[in-house]
Amino acid sequence: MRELSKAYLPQDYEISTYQRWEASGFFNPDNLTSDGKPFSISLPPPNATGILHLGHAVMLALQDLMIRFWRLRGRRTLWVPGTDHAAIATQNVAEKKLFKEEGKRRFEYGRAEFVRRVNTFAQESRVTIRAQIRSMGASCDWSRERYTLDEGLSQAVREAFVRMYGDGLIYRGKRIVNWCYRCGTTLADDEVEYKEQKTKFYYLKYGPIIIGTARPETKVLDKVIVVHPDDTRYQEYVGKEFDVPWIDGTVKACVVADKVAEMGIGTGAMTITPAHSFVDFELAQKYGFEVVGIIGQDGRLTKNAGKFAGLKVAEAREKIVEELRAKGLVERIDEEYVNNLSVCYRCGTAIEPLPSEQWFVAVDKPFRQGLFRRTTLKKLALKAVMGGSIKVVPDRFVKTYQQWITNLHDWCISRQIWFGHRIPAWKCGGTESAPQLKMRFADVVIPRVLAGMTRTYRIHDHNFKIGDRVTFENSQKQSIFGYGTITNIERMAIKDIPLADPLHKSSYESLDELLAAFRRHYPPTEKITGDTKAILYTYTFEPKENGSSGGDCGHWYVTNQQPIKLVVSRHGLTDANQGQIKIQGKRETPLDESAVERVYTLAREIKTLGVNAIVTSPMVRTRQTAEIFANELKLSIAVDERLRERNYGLFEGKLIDDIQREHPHYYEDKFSYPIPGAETYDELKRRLSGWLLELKRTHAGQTMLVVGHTAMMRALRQLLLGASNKELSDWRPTFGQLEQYELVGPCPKCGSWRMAQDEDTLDTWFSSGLWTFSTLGWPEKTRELQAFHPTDVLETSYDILFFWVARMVMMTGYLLRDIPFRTVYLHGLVRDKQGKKMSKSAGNGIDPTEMIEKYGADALRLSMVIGNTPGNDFKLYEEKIAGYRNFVNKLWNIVRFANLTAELKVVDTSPEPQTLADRWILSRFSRIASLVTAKIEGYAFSEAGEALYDFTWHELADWYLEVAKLEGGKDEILSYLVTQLLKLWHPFTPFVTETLWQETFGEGAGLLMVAQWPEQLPATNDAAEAEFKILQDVVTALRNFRADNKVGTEDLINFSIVGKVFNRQELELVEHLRTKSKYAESLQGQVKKSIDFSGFSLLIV
RNA sequence: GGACGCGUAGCUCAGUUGGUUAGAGCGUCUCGUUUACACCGAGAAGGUCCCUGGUUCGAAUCCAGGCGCGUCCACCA
Repeated sequence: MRELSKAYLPQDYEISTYQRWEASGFFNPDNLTSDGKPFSISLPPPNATGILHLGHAVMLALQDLMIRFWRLRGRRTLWVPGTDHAAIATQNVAEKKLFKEEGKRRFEYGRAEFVRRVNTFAQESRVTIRAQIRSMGASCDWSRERYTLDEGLSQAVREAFVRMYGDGLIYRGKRIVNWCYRCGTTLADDEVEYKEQKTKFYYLKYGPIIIGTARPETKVLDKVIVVHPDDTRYQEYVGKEFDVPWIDGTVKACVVADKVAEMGIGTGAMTITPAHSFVDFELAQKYGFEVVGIIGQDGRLTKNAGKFAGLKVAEAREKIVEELRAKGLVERIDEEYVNNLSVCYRCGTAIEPLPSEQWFVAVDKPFRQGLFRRTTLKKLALKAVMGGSIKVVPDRFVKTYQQWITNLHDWCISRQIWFGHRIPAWKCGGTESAPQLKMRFADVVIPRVLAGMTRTYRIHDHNFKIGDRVTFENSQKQSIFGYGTITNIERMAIKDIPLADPLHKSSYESLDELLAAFRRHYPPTEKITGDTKAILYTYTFEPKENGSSGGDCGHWYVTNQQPIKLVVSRHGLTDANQGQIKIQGKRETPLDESAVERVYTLAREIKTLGVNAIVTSPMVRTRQTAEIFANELKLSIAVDERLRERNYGLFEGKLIDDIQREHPHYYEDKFSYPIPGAETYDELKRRLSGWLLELKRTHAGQTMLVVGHTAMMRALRQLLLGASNKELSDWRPTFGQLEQYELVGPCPKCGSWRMAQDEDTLDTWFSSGLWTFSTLGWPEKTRELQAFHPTDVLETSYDILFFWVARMVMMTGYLLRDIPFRTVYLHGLVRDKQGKKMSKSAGNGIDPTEMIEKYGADALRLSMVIGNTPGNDFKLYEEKIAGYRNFVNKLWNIVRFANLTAELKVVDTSPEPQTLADRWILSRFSRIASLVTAKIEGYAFSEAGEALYDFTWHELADWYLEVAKLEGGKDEILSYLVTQLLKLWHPFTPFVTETLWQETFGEGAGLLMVAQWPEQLPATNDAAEAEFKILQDVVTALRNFRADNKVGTEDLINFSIVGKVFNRQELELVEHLRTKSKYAESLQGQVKKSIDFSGFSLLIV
């Protein structure tokens, strides 16, 4: 072996050690020779933004510890690394950066360009993150690295969405959502944070009743007062109506009694604002009040606010209070009111609850799993944890989890941002041909409507007449499912309706409930109070056959297929001598050479778009243009010659003759392309439709270059965008300008190609929820998925238990009917010495990279593992890391010393002990090794590390090595101890242990990383331990005597022992283990001190 | 309002089925360069284990109540 330096210098070894591991291929379980049981962890993917912080360092240290431990124990360990695109977070960071650098906002770039730039930023971050994960020593399988926006994972996202949509677990609905107008997006309930603040609380005169509010600006149109049914103060008003002088003129108000009003808050009376409060919205649903938005998505008042329209919320509040004051409606204002303001967790802007149409995941909706099981996402998530399939460490979080799941509302998954997975739903273009009159239905009624069997009751006269054509709309999903004609209308009084209503498969408790149900179903524009005689209208329908209209039907088409991108170019070749017209199919006219050049130039530009295939029409110049493109783009066309043939020119061969035969004028009229007569034009569209269908089958997800002539381009444009004929004939494509379309149709309902993808993207946690299996190749049934899923452990910070863990459980339960992981290990947050959360803004953050440079990765890892217990926050500061650096150095020197004293080799079986000290250390080692094993298995990493630390330093180094200096002949035992100790430490401090292993045992010993964990341990020996303990006590007593009595180092201490016989070997140790003492059978002179031990005494002269 | 966690040496924290004299690191003090290590060694001082009561032969540990600190969830007209 090479001589080791006096101190361990991590910088000299870490990088090369990591490279050696990585090059060995053992991070990849496929290369592990053992046929052991798999053990897998999915790395919680760091955000593709910014840099690694201590939170990441903690998780890397803990997960690598487990991975290395189980790898040493012979399991086929897989640790999948990756990064998360972290939609809002990344977009915000990138947006700020772009604004700083270029002074432009996202809308100024446009969607495509902006996304491209955010992607660039994310990719740069990923490079940094990868390097930092490596610097921690994380032994993850880089060959399987994933990114949530990878094509494979995106496919998983689309697949999940489509399946959930198909089972009705994803729906579109108009609901109150948390809206951040600064980010311009909705937020999930748990992305909202609360900040306590002092605000004004207004007591306002609303007719005869005083109402309390902190938000007068939302109250412009309030018409309903809610009081508690038991509140005696307002009994007389319940059910009455008043004309109330209010902010903007007089409103007709009524009073409703409901338990949601709490008597103790404010005056006990409140007006409700359904559009801007979750509670009020629920009330409005319950009683059928209309929902009118006052605040818009731009954070300003809408036109519904009358003269206050356009004002920002804060301004509006002032103006409205002024107005109220002027009208004498302000009773008093409480200045000291404290409430929680909800703010965006990303940017801190105040959240507005707004009504908005969004996509939701239904957590309470039953669905069928397998043949018999009916369950809901919520039930499924509860069962996995409560039923014990998933173990939680520490288990107290089970309760938190249960509580959270129980209170869970439907999860809003659409976000109005650009960076992320675009929602895989396309809306069938306008509603031109659909009837304007709409009739809404509950889910349960739909089958009957379609069968033409149903009648439906309405409380409000829609002014429908017999014979009216109406659109049938699913009121839950707001999707159109058909058309029909009203065939009959009957009126009946409400008292005539039986409460049990078999037609709608419901039964009502009371007339009020029946009324409420009807109102909910169709909010009336005129208010109906308790004493109004309600008339119900019964309609019967004749449904029109579904999907036969052929128009744009507004249907949502949800598909996991990727759209085909079409890049459409007009042909670019002209003839050299324009006047001369040759017909007859064969080209005889010479080409304009400069035009040929232009085509080549454009071809090079097109090359950058990544075109997969080219299609063209059979017209001569068009086809020639396409040939030039094909020639230039050859590399990007499939290499296989047969494929190439197929990709190039679908019109070639098979279709060319047909078209020529059926539409000869397309050929002949090659110098101008007027839109042909309606008949042939429709025919062209029909043909294009068929052709697009075939493309869809053969080229899903690819980019096609279409080279066409004017008529073809117009037809395509109309098919895909739906412009009118007039608009089209005004539109003339020119060569060099590329049209780009996305193709996903045709609409399965009506056959239209005019499909527009939802602009929104998915909540980033939707893709994160799939992480454990999307990274293993799902929805394909891969070998990895079979072997490594469910993963064994999910190790993460407890603060994302809800964000992430719960969602993974739901998604996995639904999609795989499985659990995502067997155990959840939750670590705490890293705090500074004062217990404050580390953050950039507070400036108290420690940069892990800096610490690694200064103290080494091993020291940093130890400082985060020892003293860090599951579920508890822990404090970290530089002195602590320095302390563990000292330990790493101690370990280094222990092995260095062993190397200097003995001839070391790999020894895996316990040698025969020669002396008491040998028996003692082997017994101690045996205990520690089994303790460490058990503790790591039980997720008590800190205790394992601490015990090992104590053994290493205070038993092995402080005592046994000192003994070894005296006794000598320890080659075997030191070899054994070093071999095994390095293994035990390896999961904690991989770098220094691997380095020492290599330096000590050389190439032949292989890598420590894949050595075998000590399983066959020496027998423990209680007697030897007790005996050695006595010896230690005697030594300590002698040392204490010297220190207490200030005996100088030059003086020898004479001692004797009464009541016990020590053998010569033991006395030698006592005399020389830093006691500088001399034993004598009998003492001469005065006994200075006598120390009693159990069974014997130590006498000192 | 609901739930959870914490309170042990000056500081940071261990202490998983209740069991000798309650431990570690840092800091403080004393001594010490001896064929690994001064990123070291040998020692010392320092504790009402938050308080009160209970269970027990025995409680830092279990139970009840209180005090203090912190976190999460819900609500907040």
